[in-house]
Amino acid sequence: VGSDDAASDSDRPLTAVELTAWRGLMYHAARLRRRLDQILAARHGLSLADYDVLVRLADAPGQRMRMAELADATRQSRSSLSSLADRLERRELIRREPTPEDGRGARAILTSAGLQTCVNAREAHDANIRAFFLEPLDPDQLGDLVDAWRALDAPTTTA
Amino acid sequence: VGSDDAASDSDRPLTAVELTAWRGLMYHAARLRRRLDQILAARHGLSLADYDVLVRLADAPGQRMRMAELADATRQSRSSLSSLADRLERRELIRREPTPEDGRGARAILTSAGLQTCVNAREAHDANIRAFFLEPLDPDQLGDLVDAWRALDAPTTTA
DNA sequence: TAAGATTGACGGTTCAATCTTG
DNA sequence: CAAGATTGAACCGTCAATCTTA
Repeated sequence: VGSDDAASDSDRPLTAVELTAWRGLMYHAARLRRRLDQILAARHGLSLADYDVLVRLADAPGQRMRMAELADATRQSRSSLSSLADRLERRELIRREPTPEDGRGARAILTSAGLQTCVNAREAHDANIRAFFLEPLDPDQLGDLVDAWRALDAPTTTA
Repeated sequence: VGSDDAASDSDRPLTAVELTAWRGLMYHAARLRRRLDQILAARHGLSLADYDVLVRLADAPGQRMRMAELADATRQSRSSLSSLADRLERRELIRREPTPEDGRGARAILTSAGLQTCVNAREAHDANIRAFFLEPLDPDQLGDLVDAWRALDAPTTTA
């Protein structure tokens, strides 16, 4: 059928380099996530998901965002963000208000306690990202990673 | 104490490149994991964790491994592997036997149905890794990633 | 007493309803 | 009826006991 070459190329098992590249991505991402998550939990009582929400709110104008926006920004499902927001609201790190312009909508707003927690956690968190991820890599490697992410972002250029 | 430079260096916020490199790692790893997991579940009824266990067993001599070994190889906790093995055993993809040499130990053994499932899934899975991860990257980028993983593997060379 | 393995309770994510408003 | 948001059930991973054997 003429796809023989492509088929035989795709059917052969992964090479050692391919496997190493793939498994390394899965492994190191999971490992770093777990390490940072544990430290954040121990020192600030925040999960990485909690932290992401607080940071996004801290960086948003007025320190407030629509729930749907916030879900997209933190790459979570709506329902997941709902329960996460429940927990954060119970701890008074955020609060919720109905949006003025759309009766359906809700906005999450960072409280001053939430901002304080976020600022404190951010310093420590950034330092950990440095120590465990940025520092072991030289600037060229960092650039290489950025290039790789960009290539993966491109919508499957099957050219 | 001479650590002033290092301290001021560590305290400044992350640069755009640093943030992009870090968030890209977290994002793309999670995204790829989820995509492959969903396809594997839809087409073969396997989670990524299920699949990892089956592959490790398939590649092991005699298609059998000690539970602790298997947990280390798949980078899971012992207890997590226990319940995962329960599910796989219920589906008759693996079975368990006491080890001959150590009365405490248990070995997981791939059944023929498990091997068949694994072989089928592996073809599709490898093709998906190719399509979503390997193909968008050129060989140089793949090598760059391997280098980066190696640098991260090194035990915090704070030299 | 320590090590291999399992169990049960708990936290968090996902999926399919559900409720409300545009 | 479609969209924003929430709720409840099922599922999976983690942590602290527990049981058995070296």
